[in-house]
Amino acid sequence: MPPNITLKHLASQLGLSVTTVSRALGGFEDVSATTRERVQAYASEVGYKPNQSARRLKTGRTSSVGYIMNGAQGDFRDQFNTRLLVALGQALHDAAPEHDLIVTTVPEDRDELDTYKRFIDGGKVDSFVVARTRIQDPRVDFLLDSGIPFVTHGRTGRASEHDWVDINAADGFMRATRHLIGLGHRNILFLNFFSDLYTAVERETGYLQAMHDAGLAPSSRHCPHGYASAYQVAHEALSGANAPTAFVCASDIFAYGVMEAVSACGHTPGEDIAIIGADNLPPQMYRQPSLSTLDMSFETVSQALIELVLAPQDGAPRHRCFDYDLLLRDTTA
Amino acid sequence: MPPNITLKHLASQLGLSVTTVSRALGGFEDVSATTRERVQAYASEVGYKPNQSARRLKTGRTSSVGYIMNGAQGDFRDQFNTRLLVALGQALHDAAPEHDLIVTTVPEDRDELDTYKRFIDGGKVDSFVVARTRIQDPRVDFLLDSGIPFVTHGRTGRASEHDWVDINAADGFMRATRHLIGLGHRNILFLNFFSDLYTAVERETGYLQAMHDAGLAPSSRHCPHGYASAYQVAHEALSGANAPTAFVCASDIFAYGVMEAVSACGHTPGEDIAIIGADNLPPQMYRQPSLSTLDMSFETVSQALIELVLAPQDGAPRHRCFDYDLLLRDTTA
DNA sequence: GATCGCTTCCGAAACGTTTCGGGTAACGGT
DNA sequence: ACCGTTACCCGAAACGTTTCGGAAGCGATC
Repeated sequence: MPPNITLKHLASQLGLSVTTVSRALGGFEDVSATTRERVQAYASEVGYKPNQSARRLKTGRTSSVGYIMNGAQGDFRDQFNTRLLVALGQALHDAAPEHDLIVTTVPEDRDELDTYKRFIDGGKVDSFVVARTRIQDPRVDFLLDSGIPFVTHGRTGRASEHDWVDINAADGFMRATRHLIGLGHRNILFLNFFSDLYTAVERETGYLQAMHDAGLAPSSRHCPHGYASAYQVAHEALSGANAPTAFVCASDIFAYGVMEAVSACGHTPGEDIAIIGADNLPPQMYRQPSLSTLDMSFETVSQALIELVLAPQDGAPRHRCFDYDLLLRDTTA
Repeated sequence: MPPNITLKHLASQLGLSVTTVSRALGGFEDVSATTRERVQAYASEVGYKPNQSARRLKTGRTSSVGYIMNGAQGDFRDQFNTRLLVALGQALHDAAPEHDLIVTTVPEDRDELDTYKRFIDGGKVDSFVVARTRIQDPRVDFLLDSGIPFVTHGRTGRASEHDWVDINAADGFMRATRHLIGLGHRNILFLNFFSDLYTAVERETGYLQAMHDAGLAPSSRHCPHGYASAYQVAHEALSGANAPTAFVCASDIFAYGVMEAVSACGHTPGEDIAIIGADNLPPQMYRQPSLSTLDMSFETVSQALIELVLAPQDGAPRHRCFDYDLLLRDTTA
């Protein structure tokens, strides 16, 4: 390990002061264009890397953003956290290579807010990305109180008070439901998350709207245990009287459970029973037929999250909302 | 945000010098026991948190460990990285709460080593955890060259030169295979990763040993595309002449593909065809019958990784090797 | 009574950066 | 000849910590 190159080094080599070198690299106007270029050229030539600790100490900023994974207590049926993590990491690297993503999982037996507190008190990060927001979200309450910048993935009950990035789920699910209605389905069952998630309400709203517009009777069920619940709910519904001919699912995970139930009941997904999922999750298992789904790339959402989180502002909270694409595949043939 | 409490603060309140306060908190012997306790009591009373940036600047250590996720190009059929990440985060938090886990994913189109280089040059971390080691592993070559401490999860061709934590896969797969032989199976097919992974060779070694000891003819196949490959391989094998009656799989992912193929061929896993997987992955889908598997908790492995990575040593490389548990469930009834 | 050693404390420098408050020189206008 | 302005540059302080090299006090030893 060679001793790292410092500003002092550069200054002495270039015959300038440390101040000037620092300001030249910072791109300030009070250093002549010629020396600025000379400094920058020399710095990149010798591969100068500013010492982050020194910079952080001086400026008080940490240039790292925190992502605290929740719902990680073995619940890997839901790939949401991982997908987002990967996309966030890449977006951050692309937008600001010198920034770090500091990731932690919440110990099962401890309070999630303690972890946020620890990060803030320890000065580990200067902003957070918060995912899977609930309508009443204690994390948002806590972060708003603490004053540290953050951006949520998903709205909350206090959406007007903080930055957020979200997907227009109401619109997406309305279109999905309408498409099924257009195919001739009249009895369409909606499988949802628990409604403490903000997006769960959004999703159901879209479904209800489409059903209402068509003069059809809506019917929703919750799936507390992911795939298994969805299987069970679908199996019951298909075995009972007045069985649905189509399913709209708040998550692809549910949709896969439904597909299995549909097969188990002697039907064929996409032929006599239609299914639409959401979030275009890569199927854990190879699946035939392929699942129609609502798609919004994690990359796009993550880029927006990173953009907002890197440039916190005091003004009015900022919002980004993206539309789902309806991907029609085998299960809505 | 209250201005943070500093050593200077404490010193003036306690009527001591900054030096003494620092050394008292550090637990040094050259400060009397009474003042040491007095200082520590007061510090924790007012909630003093040392400024990490200052500490890092002074000591040159970053108190953070890097984990660079590879194979993250959408390959989420394999939950390995995530499971390990979660367990590492928890283990690190338990062992050293003031340490950070800095996580990055490698952009698909870029060289993984560049990311390591960036982390090292940027002084972002002072050690690495490296997972999914290959026999010829360029990351290990690079890190050994650079001199930065690291611990691998899994051995490599240069295992004698670096710290590692691993699972005794040869032994585990030997026991798994022997168990199938004990059940009366004679034609046992082994489904493996590609053999550039160190553990792939280990796994196959155990299988071959057991088959050889029993005087049986071994037969191995690779599954380049996870679940789908395993399904295909198993389907072919079961349809051909001399069909196997049991499968040993290097990963649960493969085992699930085999289960589906077994069902598709009109057999029942656990009744006429036996299957053993590995790593006890939480099934993405609810599965009946339940899969027999080799199990080693990610928590145990992660704790060992963190223990080694937090205390780098110049001496001889250190090793930890854990044994698999053979969990017998429905598919080996 | 000078010296030594031990315990307990402290001053000051240093880590590498940013930034405030000048400072110097050149130049044009009066 | 003087002043004001502008363009460019620099010294020094500061961020909060760790640590080196003492120093003061004090009892024991020769």
